[in-house]
Amino acid sequence: MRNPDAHDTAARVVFPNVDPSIVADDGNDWVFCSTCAFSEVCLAQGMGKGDLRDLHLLVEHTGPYEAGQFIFREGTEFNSIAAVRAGTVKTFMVDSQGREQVLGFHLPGELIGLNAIDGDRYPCDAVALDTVMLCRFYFPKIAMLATRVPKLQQQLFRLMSRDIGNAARFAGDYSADERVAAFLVGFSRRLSARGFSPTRFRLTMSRADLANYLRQAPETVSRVLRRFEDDKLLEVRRRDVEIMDLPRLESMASAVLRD
Amino acid sequence: MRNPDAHDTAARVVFPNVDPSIVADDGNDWVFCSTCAFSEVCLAQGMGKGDLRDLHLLVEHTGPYEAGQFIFREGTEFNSIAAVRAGTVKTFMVDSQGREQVLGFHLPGELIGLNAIDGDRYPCDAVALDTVMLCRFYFPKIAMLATRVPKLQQQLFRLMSRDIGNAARFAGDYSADERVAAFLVGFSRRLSARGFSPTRFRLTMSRADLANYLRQAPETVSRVLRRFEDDKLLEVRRRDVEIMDLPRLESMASAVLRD
DNA sequence: CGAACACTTGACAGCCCTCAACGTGAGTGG
DNA sequence: CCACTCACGTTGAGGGCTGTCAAGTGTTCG
Repeated sequence: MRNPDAHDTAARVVFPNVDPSIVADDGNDWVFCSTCAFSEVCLAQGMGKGDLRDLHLLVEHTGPYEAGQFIFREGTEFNSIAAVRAGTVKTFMVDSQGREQVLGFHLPGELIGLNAIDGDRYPCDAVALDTVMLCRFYFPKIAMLATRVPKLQQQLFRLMSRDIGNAARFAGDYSADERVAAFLVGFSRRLSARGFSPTRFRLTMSRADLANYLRQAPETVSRVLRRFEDDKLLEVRRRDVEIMDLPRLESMASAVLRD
Repeated sequence: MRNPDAHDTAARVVFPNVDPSIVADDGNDWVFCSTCAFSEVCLAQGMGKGDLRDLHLLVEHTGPYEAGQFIFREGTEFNSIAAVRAGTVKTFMVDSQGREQVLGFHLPGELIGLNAIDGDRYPCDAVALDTVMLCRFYFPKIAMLATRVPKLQQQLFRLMSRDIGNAARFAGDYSADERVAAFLVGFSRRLSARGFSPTRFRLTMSRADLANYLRQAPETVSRVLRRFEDDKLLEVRRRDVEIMDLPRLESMASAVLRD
């Protein structure tokens, strides 16, 4: 089940200033860590030098995973969560009738595997959409460390709590336009928070995956994007997006994003 | 914003053997605790007597909340999570345009407030659908205790992880029939797990709330239930449900529930 | 007994999905 | 270097599911 769109990864960029591979600075571990989900803990003064070393000791840097490669599979034994270090990860479930349901797209600094803690087995698949680097944390160890480092425990609680909210984000009954707008604004903000341009970026997932995530037909996503382009909200060329009128897009998305 | 359907709470039951108020045994704290979300921890031999006493010490029994009463409101400061001890709690958000989105219905033994840990404020409202009793846990304290009792921490992780999955449960793109069937089967199983009949129960929420949760119009829920009744899958009388053909209902719900 | 409310039922319309055909870009092999 | 292939993406036509609007029924409570 290799992603047939893999070639897109190394594609020449259409827009200038758009880095083809979305990647946090991985030239230096410390710089990377500042964008990671645990940065608030790692860099907090409350965390002693020993604790910090312990956290770094239990990190296992893995990858690169090439586009289409599985990071973990539904049903396999859960043992670790992972922070995305570079690239994009898609998580999804396949129901009893073979229908796929995309759960989310995970950017650098975000965690995957938190929904697996409950059942001892991964409840979903995770696959790389482009070249992905990970920081793996063996869960029993990081949980153990969390009992010694309250700030780490608190951060884990917060991240899981956030995921509960994220999972419910698109659960509401919104129009196709609202969904697409909300996704674009959300994606823009997440990229922006990691230091990327909020207005020029590349969608690392196929239209089919995006549509699936938004509970729509791929054709609908296409049509909505076309309409947005006609309305001068943005410009789209394949997977490259440039947002021209972020405020208006945000107002369309406000119902979904609640702000 | 008092629930106008409150009178339904004390309504005479239509079906025999259906207890009007869904409530775990609260005649005895220990018996109740066996159905609570923390029972695995409390009753685990791994938890010392001292730890057990500490957990019970930081519990604050609150209630009763009458139908329509708020348990917490969106935007107010987060300070505690709570286990439902009796009754049903509805959690919901109101978007910028005033549209309500129901996040879930919480039965005895289930936790509410886990999605608030991240932001310091409750991101949603929680309201009693009937007479509700709670066990409140001041979060900083239970988190503190969790650092001393790894099993408690693990249980908190598991419960939050489970909520991530639950939030995504109905996120998929399913038909009206599949949604309603999945809700009924899920509700039945949750009741069953708490010792109630899996085939005869009372829906404690209005059609409007149920429809909202399932992302449908109330009329659609009505029509689906009517069709299920015509197909001999169940019998419905107002809010009382008797499931006549659970296997077939489960097969309709299998796509959503994934089993 | 009447008012209020929840729920049901029917008619109709609209959004979006399905199906189909076409366009486009990237990689391949001659 | 270019035709070819393949998959992704787009565009158009048509239909179905489900939402909306409206009226009717049943139940509770004053």
